[in-house]
This record gives sequence, C-alpha cells and structure tokens, in this order.
Amino acid sequence: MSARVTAAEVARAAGVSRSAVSRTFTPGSSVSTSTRNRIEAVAARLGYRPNALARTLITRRSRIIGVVMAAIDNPFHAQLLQCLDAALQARGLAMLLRGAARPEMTDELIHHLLSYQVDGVIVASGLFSSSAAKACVGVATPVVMLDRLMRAAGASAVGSDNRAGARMAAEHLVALGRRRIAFMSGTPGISTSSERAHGFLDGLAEAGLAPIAIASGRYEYAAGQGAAEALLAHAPDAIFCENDLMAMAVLDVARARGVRVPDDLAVIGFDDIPAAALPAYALTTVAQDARAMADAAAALLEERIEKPARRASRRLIACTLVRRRSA
Amino acid sequence: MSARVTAAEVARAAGVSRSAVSRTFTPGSSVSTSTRNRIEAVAARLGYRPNALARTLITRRSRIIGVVMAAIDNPFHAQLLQCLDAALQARGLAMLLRGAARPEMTDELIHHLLSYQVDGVIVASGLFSSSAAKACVGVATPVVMLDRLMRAAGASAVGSDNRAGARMAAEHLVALGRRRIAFMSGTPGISTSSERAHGFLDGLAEAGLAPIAIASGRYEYAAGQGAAEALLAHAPDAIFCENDLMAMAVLDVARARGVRVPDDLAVIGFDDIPAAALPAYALTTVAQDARAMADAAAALLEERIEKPARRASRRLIACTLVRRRSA
DNA sequence: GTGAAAGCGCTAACAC
DNA sequence: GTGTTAGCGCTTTCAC
Repeated sequence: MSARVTAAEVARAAGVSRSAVSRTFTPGSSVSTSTRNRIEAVAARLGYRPNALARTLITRRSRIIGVVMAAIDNPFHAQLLQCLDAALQARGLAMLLRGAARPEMTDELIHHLLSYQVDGVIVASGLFSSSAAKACVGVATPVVMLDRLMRAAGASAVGSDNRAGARMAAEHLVALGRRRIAFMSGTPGISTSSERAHGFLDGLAEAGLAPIAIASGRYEYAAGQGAAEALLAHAPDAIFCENDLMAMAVLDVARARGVRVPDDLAVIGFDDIPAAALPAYALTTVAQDARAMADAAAALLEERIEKPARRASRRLIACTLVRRRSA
Repeated sequence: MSARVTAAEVARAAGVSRSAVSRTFTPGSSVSTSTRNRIEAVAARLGYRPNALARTLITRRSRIIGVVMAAIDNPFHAQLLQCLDAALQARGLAMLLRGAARPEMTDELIHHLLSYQVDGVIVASGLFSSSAAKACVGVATPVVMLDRLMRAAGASAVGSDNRAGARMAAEHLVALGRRRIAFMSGTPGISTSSERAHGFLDGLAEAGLAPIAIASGRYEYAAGQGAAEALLAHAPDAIFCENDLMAMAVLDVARARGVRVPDDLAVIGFDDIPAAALPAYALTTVAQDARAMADAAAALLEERIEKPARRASRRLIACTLVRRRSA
C-alpha cells in the first residue's frame, strides 16, 4: 500500500500534464485559476506534496541550511539554536543540524553537510579550518560563522561585540571602586575568548590597572570551580568571567568560603543565560542578544545565497550590561 | 567557477564509466581493487562527493530523520537533543530539525519534513494529531514519539517510566515522614504530565494520603513561581514538582519567605537537569536518562525503517531518584 | 568486473 | 495557458 504519490499521478487524475501540476506548486508560474483549482483539489485528495529533493536536483536550491553547533547543552547555545530555528523557519528554510562533540570534527561534518547540497552553512562551533573553507568555496556554498570568527577567509561572520562588552564589564568594576581584579577566561584559541580578554584588559588598562590573576575555566561550570579556587587564593575584590556558567561557579565557591558578594567580591559574567537571573545568583552580566545574532546570521546567509557574487561581510551585535546584585 | 563536480566528470577523468564511480561509493558493490583505487584517487583530487539527494531519488532512502522538538531552550530538551544528535550521527543519519513554538504547529511541521523525504520522524513536542499520523502512515514513514505518547495509533514511543518515577518521589516523601504534601503539575493534556500525576497520586494513596493542594506551573520557572505561592499558602511540609525548573522556583520562593528546606519543606523535582546539582539548589529529583531515551528512539526508528512490516512498539526507560539536600 | 541504458520525481525551456 | 521534451546526478538491472 501507500506508495508516495507523484506529480504524474496527480496529472493523470486531473486530466492535465505534469507541467501543469508543477506550475501549480511553483509560486509565480502561469496557470489558469480553473486548472489550478482542479489540480489543487486532486492533489489534496491524493495527499500529494512535491518531492523537495527531486526539485532540488533541477533548481539547484535545496532550501536546506546546514548548522554545526558545539555543546548544544550549554544554555546560551540552546537559546541560539532556538532563535536560529525561528529565523530559518521564518525564511522557509530547513535546518540540517550536526552537533560537534569535538572541535576538530567540524571539518568532517561540513563535508557531510555539503553532500546534502545545503544552500549554506552556519558554523557555531570550534575551529573552521582552511580545508573546510576551501570545500565550501569549491562548491560555492556560503558560510557564516556565528559567535566564532574564522581563520580562513571567505566566510561571513556574525558575533557579539565581545570587545566592547567585556570593556563595559571592566569599566563597571572600576567605577565600583574595585582594584584587585581577577579574570577567568574561556577556551583558549577561540576567537570569542580572545576578544573578550582584549576588551577587558583594555578597559582595565584605561584605568591604569591590570588583572591580579588569570585562570581558564573552559566555559564550563565544573572547570570554573577549579579556576575560581585558584583566583580566590589571590584575594581579589572582583572577578570577571567570560561566561555565566563560570561566574556561577565563582559565586558558589565564594559562598562556600564565606566570601560575601558583592561586598567582598564583585562578580560579572557574560551571556545572560536564564539561570543568571535566578535569585540564588542574581548575576550581573554582559548580555548577548541571541535573537539578533540568529536573525543576522540567517539574513547574511540568505543574502549571499541570493547574490553569490557578494563578498563575505560581518555583523557585530551590541551587548548590554545587565546589572543585578553580584556587582 | 567551481560547479559541483559530478560522477560523470570523475568517470571521464579516470577513464571509466559512471557505473564504476557509483559502485566505488556504494558499499558492497563489486569493483576491482585497482579501478576502485584509481577512481578514489581521481575523486579526491577533484573533490568529488556523491550527491546524497540524487542518490535518495533512486534508492528511496534519504538517511535523513526529521525531528520536531518543543522548547529547545528547556535544559532537559537541550540535553535530549544533544543525545539525539549523537545517536543519529552514530548511525550515519542526518537530522532535519524543526522547533515547534506552539504545539498546534506540529502537524504542519510534519508535512514539511515529509516533503524532504525523511526516512523517519521523531516527535518530542506537543500533540501529534491523527491527521499528521495519517500523513506519515500514508507515505509509510515511521514515527517515534519521544517523551510524549500519541493519541493516534501507529507510532512507536519512547519515554521515561514517569509513573514509577513519580511514585518513587511519593514514597520517598512518605518515608521522610511528610504528611502535608502538595503537588505542582506541568502542562495539562501532555501525556507525560498525567503519567507523573497518576504515579505520584498512587504512591501517596498507598500510604493513605492525598495531596493537600495542587497547582500547575506549566513546566516553566516563571509560571512555577506563581504556582509555588499558591501551594505555600497551604503550609505543606513537602512539594513534588513535575520538573526541576518548577522545583527551583519553589525553592526560591520558599527561601524568600524564610521557609527552611528541607526542615520545614521537602522539595522533589523531575528530570535532573544540570542546574539541579548546583549547590544553591541541591535538588532531590527523579532523574531521566536522556542518553538512553535518545538511543532507544534512534534504535526503534531504525528498526522500523529497515523492516517496515514491523509493528509500532514502545520502550520505557527507568528513572532513578537522585538524593540531594532538598528532600 | 564493467559499461550501456533506463529511470527516480521534478522543473524549465520551447513550441503551440 | 498548456503540453512536450530534455535533462538534474545518481543507482541499478542487464548484457557482456
């Protein structure tokens, strides 16, 4: 039973040609209203839907976007993914998702996506090697790096203004009168991380300050606890963390040690994940606008899909400082 | 520049027929080692990869699985999605993801996925209407409901043993000597919710008890706060919540009111999301095994894809009570 | 083991 | 406006 119904069957049942059926389902094609109605009626009765894959073969447009994302369980990434889904759906694009457990996997994943003839790729994960970039350029598939800058040229990029955001954090701490300021970095080698580091260091330098201690928490809560211990040993009066998960770890470790926040220690995070607003944390943080980032990524990609000649461009999304009790 | 390279070009460059190229990339086809080597070398040089979509047209297998998921930003859903990604990748399957902002959307989403010739569908969202079910059956596409039972027949299902899990929560509270027990439910109409409710009520009934108050928190933190206020007005000595997000809301509201946990109030959640383990919450909860759920869903789906004759089946994954400080 | 030929379901010229 | 024709890139009988 139940073979997939094809345009030919609809055509036969409606007494028209295949082309008529095709045109009925192709926006902007010329069909008379009467035949269109008849065809639509028959199609509905038979449960016909055009085969998107067969269509891709001839139109050379799959309307599928490949998305590579790391650590989907990171709350900010999950938000980003959700916004991305909304942005793509709004444009009638489908999302082929591949999580990247390890950053080195990104390459292989890209190649796999390419075999599905994706119209574009959004990379929100790890490193994007020049070999992967070359593969995309080779098949003229636009790429946009989301929340990650790339090493190889040719890809568009969308990210938060990490530099300005981190600088705001620094300025806020300085304005609070803090002087013994420590810094918890994310994953070394990720552009996002170095941007935040630079912005923060610049902000401190402007006030004639420098961090009294630095440690990496790899953007995770667990690693952040260890890093927090290390930093707290230097008796700082403030700590800026490159994301909220690590800042929450600092808050928890400080609480366990009887360090009072914000009196003894001011803490600032980055992202503004939902958990940052919990009363148990009330974390002051540099908020990223996930919605705007996702929209911009989808828009940039669509633009380059429409006009392949267009050069890769870059969009920076502004961050805002959200003040809560921790600083 | 850079048109997509096809099998025909590889064939020409290697001095063989298209069929030879095809066989080289089709596992289990007979090609002599020497020609295979020559073809692979040429393919690598030219950057050839078979067009997965064109292949689908003839094999009638896309190796794409459609996934419909609600509230990706819910931490447990994000975990589930990550595990699903891993399970599908391990089987060489691609994931076409569609978030469902509203449960009623599920139908339309399914139809859209179907036009991409997905080999199967995993639904972890909202309601699955009989019309959508019919559409899937019509094109012989297997469906598995994940963490959601369905109304129409024909779909396989994977879920936690919500009944037993909730019952364990009830038994634990009773064993703790609690008698004034309240209950916060999730979203009415979702099977998961009614299963947990039944299990919990059964567990209490066994000890001759019944909830002193019931309120719905719609599985969200914000709604959970309101529900917590309502329940706390009844001065319960324990509250069981249908998920962790709501239990965290209870903890926060209780803390704000000076209610001591667990002395005055024991709290138990459901899911065991990462945040439940945070020292600020230390939430006792009924853990769901996201990994096992995702694996089972992928396995069930693959099984039905291979043997379409097979009847829909159902897998229940065991829950475990994770004891922390809140109960 | 290898090539020739047919066709998966669809759209896009091209005539009429 | 509508039908006819020719592929999109691939796999798969079928001969050899």
